[in-house]
Amino acid sequence: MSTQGRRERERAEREQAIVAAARDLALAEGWDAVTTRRLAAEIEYSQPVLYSHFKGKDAIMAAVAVEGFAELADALAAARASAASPRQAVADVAAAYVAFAEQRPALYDAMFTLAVDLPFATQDVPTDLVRGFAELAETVRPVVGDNDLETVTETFWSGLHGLVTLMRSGRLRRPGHDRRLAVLVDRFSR
Amino acid sequence: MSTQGRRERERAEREQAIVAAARDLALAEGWDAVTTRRLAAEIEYSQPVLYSHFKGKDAIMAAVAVEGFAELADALAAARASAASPRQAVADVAAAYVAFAEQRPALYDAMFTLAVDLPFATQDVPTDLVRGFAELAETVRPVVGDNDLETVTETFWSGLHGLVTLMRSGRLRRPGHDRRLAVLVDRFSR
DNA sequence: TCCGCCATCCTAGCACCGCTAGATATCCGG
DNA sequence: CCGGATATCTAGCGGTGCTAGGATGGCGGA
Repeated sequence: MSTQGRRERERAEREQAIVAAARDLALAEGWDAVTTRRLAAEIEYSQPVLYSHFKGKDAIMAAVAVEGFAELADALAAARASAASPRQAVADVAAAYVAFAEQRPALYDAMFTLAVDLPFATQDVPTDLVRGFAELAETVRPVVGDNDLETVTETFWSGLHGLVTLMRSGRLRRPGHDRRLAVLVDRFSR
Repeated sequence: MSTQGRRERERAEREQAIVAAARDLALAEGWDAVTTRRLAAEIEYSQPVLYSHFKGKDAIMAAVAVEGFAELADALAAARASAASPRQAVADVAAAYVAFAEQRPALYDAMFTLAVDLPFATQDVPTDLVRGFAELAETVRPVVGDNDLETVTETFWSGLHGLVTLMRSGRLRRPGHDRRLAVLVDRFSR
């Protein structure tokens, strides 16, 4: 009875250790360095243990991504809350979004460019992802004009995502980034 | 003398065959299906032959990407040329960009999300990439207002890229795409 | 207290990947 | 016709994600 409780607790802790190890390793050396063998060594278990917790490596990455959604939502909420005006909020939230992507590139990749098997368009989307999207929506609400709020939010999000990914993959040079961000914010603030 | 000429010609043909095989395979089954072994089988040579033409698999993907740049530039040029007005040109070019990405997803991936070792920010950027960017720039030139042309072009491009990648990875649902594109075009047309 | 069962975990291995060294075959010029 | 350079292949290395099957250790019942 109590032994079973302990077992389950230990199991949950180990699962969390796997996700944490994957996250740390990805942040430190990129996702290419995250192999099931290194992950197993990190948690001091053998490889097959990973597969008793997750369906595969993709599922581990998805779990890391879900944690990232919470962080991003928090960062956006903080930026919006501290903004002096609605227009300033758009700029601040945009800057917070880009800063998150730049400071945690591996996390951002797991959330938005890799790990396709996350439930997105289906039901049970990660709640923190919904929260982050809602922050974006509330930020742009005052400036949507006569457009649909959801549509504008998604488009604004796409602009941010495009800036982030193109710059990080070398397609856009680092200098000029601030000006591009300013243009995006300006075009979406009226 | 003439034998050497034939040798070089055959070699060039084989190199083109490698790129074509990689491209076809990627378009048909995605880049994951493009392995050096399958590629070698496709051109009816052994694996090491690939490495006498290209430094590695990434270089092959880069060659495919370069071909894609030419196609994209042509598509954008055609869309711009046939537009009735400057404002309509923005919409048409945007639609052409998205259509290209949707119809050749593997090609688009090689060009803009994978194959990082392409010369982008350095010198000798692929000329067709420059041409495509120039088409975008000429398209938005009438609507830049008092912003910098290059900055606006890059930002507009980012918006298109974000729409494309987020939708194709399932982060944005297919319906609503036209409205999002319309919002992007609208926000950049003034 | 001891035993047999059952869940847990690990060792070993599969099929595949990108890539390369060394052996082999082919073709050319003298 | 032969020697040598060139082109090509066979075989293999170290790595990947993932899994089957055997060892191990703690549990409940006699």
